[in-house]
Amino acid sequence: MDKLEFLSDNKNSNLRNRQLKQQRDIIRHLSKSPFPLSIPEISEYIKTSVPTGTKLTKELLKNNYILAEGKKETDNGRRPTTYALNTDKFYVVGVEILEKFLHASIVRIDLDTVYQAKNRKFILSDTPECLDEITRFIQSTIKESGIQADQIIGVGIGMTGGVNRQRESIKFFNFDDNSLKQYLENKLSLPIILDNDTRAIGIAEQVLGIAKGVENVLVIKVSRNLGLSIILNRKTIVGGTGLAGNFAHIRFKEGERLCNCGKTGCIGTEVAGDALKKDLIEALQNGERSLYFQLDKIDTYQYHDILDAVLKGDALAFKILHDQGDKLGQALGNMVNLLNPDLIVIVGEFVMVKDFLIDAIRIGIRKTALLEPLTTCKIEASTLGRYLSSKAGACMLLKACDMIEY
Amino acid sequence: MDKLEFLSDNKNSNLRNRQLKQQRDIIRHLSKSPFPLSIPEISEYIKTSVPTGTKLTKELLKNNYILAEGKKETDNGRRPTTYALNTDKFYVVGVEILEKFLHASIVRIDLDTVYQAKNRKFILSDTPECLDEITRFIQSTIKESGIQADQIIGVGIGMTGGVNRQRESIKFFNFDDNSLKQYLENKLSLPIILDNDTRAIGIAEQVLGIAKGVENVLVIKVSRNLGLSIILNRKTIVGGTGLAGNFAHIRFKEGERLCNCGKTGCIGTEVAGDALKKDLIEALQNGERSLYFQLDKIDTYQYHDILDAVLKGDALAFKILHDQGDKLGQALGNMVNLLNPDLIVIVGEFVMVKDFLIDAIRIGIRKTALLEPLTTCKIEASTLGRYLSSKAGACMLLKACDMIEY
DNA sequence: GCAAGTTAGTAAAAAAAATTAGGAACTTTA
DNA sequence: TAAAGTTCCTAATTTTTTTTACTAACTTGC
Repeated sequence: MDKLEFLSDNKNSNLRNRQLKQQRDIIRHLSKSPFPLSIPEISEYIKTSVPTGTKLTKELLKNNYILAEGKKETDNGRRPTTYALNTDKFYVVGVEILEKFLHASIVRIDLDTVYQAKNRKFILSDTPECLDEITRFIQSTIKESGIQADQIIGVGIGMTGGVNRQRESIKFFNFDDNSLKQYLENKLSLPIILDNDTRAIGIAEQVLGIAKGVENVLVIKVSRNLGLSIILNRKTIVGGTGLAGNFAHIRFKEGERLCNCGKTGCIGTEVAGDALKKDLIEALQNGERSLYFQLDKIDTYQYHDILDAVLKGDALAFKILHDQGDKLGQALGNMVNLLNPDLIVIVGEFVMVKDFLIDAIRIGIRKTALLEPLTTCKIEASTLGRYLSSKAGACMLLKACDMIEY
Repeated sequence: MDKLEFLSDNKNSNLRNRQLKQQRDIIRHLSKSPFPLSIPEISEYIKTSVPTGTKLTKELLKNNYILAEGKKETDNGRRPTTYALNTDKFYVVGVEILEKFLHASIVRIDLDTVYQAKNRKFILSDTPECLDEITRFIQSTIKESGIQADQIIGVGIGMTGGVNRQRESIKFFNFDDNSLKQYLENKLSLPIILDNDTRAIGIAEQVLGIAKGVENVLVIKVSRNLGLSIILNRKTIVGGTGLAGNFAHIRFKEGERLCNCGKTGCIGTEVAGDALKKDLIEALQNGERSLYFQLDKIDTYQYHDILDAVLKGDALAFKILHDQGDKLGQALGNMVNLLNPDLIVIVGEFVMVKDFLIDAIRIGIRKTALLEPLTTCKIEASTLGRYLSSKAGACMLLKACDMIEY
């Protein structure tokens, strides 16, 4: 049997390609179905007669792509044999490339991680050596997992920094008219899907998290900086040149702090980790006091410490966080008016103070959002936890292959 | 030959349905193609062999859906007969329903208007009588045009006011568990596509206007009020409950005027026709002077008059307009950061002062937009003119049928 | 417990589509 | 102007698919 390729459909329409397309369709449908399917169900889905559906299914069975799962209990009539995906034949590689962290997972199609590897000594730089290091890391991860290359559908990569519309990194690894994507596709002989790490997390929230099954979602990342992944009609919005979702530089009122973009008033200067520390400094300079923070030790504090202090009951830390949540809520209220989302998901480090943050966001959002779009918009914090980004890459690939429901 | 239905594909997959689907595909392809096509080209497009493509094409020819257009000039080899759509077999009805205006056009598939009718005495109200009036208006327009019902693909309606996700008006005509859409589909026995009039205009800009072929567009309507149609990846964004694009209530800085939504600072209170008049009153009260306007005659002025004064060189009117453009630009800059559009199109009454307005918008937009997304974003005024909205409905229907390129 | 009803699956017949092969209609080159 | 090369198109052949008809495997009602 020919290899089943799930990205880049063969355009030629001869018999074998048509059959392969139908078999891929069967696999896709089985991968999305929560229960095994009978031949009549499969045939209906791929829009052929039962005899052809039978033939295609039997060939997939012979090649071990699918497994017979026994008879189905029905109310009447002869009971059909049902078939399910052989999950051991379909693996995906998920990769996370951050400034100082490299992480890869081998994930089964049902999203169970079977193997993973980290590199904490990694430092991202725009050099051929770094590109080589990434390539070798992925290669060795695959090798050590023991999974055969022909059982791998492809590689999904979530990467820090700007990614353009062609899913190629703007800043990194564009040597000799080649992009990271092209380079890796050649080296690994596997389809590659690359995107911004925030967008990858957005997809993971859609597939595994609370955004599952929701059509229109704003996934807002609050860590050191602000990030946003906009999902409309279940699709991630990329924009004309791949820069969509630049939430940090939205301005919604006058502001004093100078942003690294050269302007003032950007929401990114008012909300998130970096701003949190600035808020603390200003508060202490204004004479406000706290059990946990003193002005002369200011250089020893991380923004994490402020979040910790909130959990410990520090009134000043709470007040600062509350103000930020209020501002963030006001900015999000504008998004609600504009995009009418069904759900806003908070991800990132600030999730650790989610109850405090979301209450404050709710207060702020009412100041700007219209009543009608707001009543249908939920605000929730992610439940997925950290260290999931490489899995997010895998989700992204499976979604691109249309082998995953959401 | 069975009727070709272009909306709601028959799900049954027997032979005849498959053939009809292929024939619809041929029609769709011909409708989008700028030149007639040969049988080999058609066959390649519908992914069949040449003999089957020939058979399907010949049947369409026999039924007069398509016409032979003579031989094509080629570089070598036997010259193929080419086929084009018989535009006289495919008509669309476009309808515009406004507060005090009813307008319908019968449009050929190449978007030539063949007949149109207006009703200026119409007053929109949520009553069965009004619904009946609309129905009779559409029926009589079709009748008077002389076009046979079986030559009409469907009816596209652009309607004022909120329209939900199921493309049903929120405010109007929801009697007896029936919507306007359902009611008309029953009465006219034609497929109906309904949407908000601003979104319909957005689609018209995509199909006929300067947004043609552009992936990501913001169509901003500046008339008495502000309206926005967001087009991303060539699709109009509707939002979770159909309320997306509520640009008028975006807040981007503190404002004093009270909006009808109950808040202050909404951009709709600062920009567009109603705000223009308020700006004029305030300026005159502050002692500013103009050749064209006096405070004691303020009730006699329409916002149109202020736009006229701009064209006549009135410095005060210009200053007011310029301030509005600047503010609008600042708000749009946020949209640019967020959605990274390729193009912003200005539509609505303010197009009459487009040069003044766009210059001001450019100044404002630089205050908030990031450099990178702004460099790839054009700002232009619509060239389509007024009285096009019913044609916009037709565009919307053709787009929903996938019978139009953009 | 047996007939009647229902759904699965398959073998045979019929239909449709794809290949193959070759002629038609053209250009280019010698 | 004749031969070679190209593409279109169709007739004949082959392959594939659907349809039809039938058997298998089950439940339910009498």
